[in-house]
Parts: sequence; structure tokens; C-alpha cells
Amino acid sequence: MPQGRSLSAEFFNRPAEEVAPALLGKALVRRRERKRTVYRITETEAYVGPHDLASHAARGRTRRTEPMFGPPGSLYIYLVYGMHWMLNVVTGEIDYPAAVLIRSVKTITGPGRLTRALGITGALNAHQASARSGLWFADLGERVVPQEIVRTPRIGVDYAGPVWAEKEYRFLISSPMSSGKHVRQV
DNA sequence: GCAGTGATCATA
DNA sequence: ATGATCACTGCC
Repeated sequence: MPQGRSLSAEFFNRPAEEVAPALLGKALVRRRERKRTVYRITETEAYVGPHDLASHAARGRTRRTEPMFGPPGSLYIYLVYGMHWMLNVVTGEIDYPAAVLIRSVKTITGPGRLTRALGITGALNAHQASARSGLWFADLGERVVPQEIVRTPRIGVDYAGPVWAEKEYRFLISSPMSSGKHVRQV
């Protein structure tokens, strides 16, 4: 199975709202026990900076949020509701807290289900995404055109107040089935 | 619809 | 030390 070229830190060194759609169609690669599995990313969310009231970083630099202030391409993984690990990749320059939440890959929908299926826990928190850590991102060479990308408000962030809860920082690859139309393949 | 679950953070 | 909150999921 092709796994493509690993995405460098430079790919992540730009605003989260740019990285989030750019990750659609890219690969999330997991290595466990010498087995590699490649997953196509289908849904992401951007948490854009310290002024973003939906972001943990809006509460400042604490032990929990410290990884968000790390270098681009590092991982921010935290537990929510005492049960579900959330996988994020840090974006932008060091000391600027921003990240992209990986919400779904093909065949696995939901950020908590995703980490459970891939065996991702806080053990990888603050690590760089890399072959070394066993979790990284890659370019499959697949083209995702802007027309295939759908934007919506983020999920589960009503606590942020209307202005920030309504920002369209969630990105999905539109599925031909859900659009109710068949698509001619080129 | 709503309970489960436990780390984190603010308050004290 | 205590209590509220929570970037979710699964079952009623």
C-alpha cells in the first residue's frame, strides 16, 4: 500500500485555518508493532489561536495546553469526558498556540473513535509527528479540489459563545453519496 | 433524550 | 481539598 511522502514541519507552519483544509485527503499513518496502516483524512477542525474562545489556549498557557505552544507538526493529545482521547496536530510558529483536531478518517468517523481504533493515547502527547513516534502525516499525491470541501461550524463548542462557536472552522470532504448525486470520474 | 468518566483548572 | 467543566460516545 502506498503511503506517500511524509509531511514536514513546514507544512504545519501556517495558520490552523489553512492547515485544516489542506489535511483533507492527506494520510494519517500509524505504525504499531511493525505494522503500518494508512488512513485518509476526511474531517478536520481548526483552533486558530489564543483569541479563539473555543480553544483550550484561550485559557492561557497551562500544563494541559503547553503542547499547543510547541513546534509545528507536534502532537497535542488530551482526554475529554474522562474517556476519549483527542488527536490534534500543532500549527504555526513555536509559542503560538494553534492546532488542528483530526475528527475523522475514511471509515472511522468521530475523534474519539479514531484514537481508540488507532490506539492513540496521551503517551504521544507533545511528541513530534514522525516515523519515530509511530504516528505521522503523509501526502498520498491525491488531489482534493476546493469544490469537494465543505465548511461548517465546529462541533461541541457552544461554550465559546456565539461569535466563536459559529466560525466555520470545520472542514470535510463532501461525499458523492451524501450529496445525492453521482459524480463522473475523470 | 442523557449517563458515563476522570483529568484539569479555578477557587479556597 | 473541593467542585465545575468538558473539542465525545453509546445506549435509552
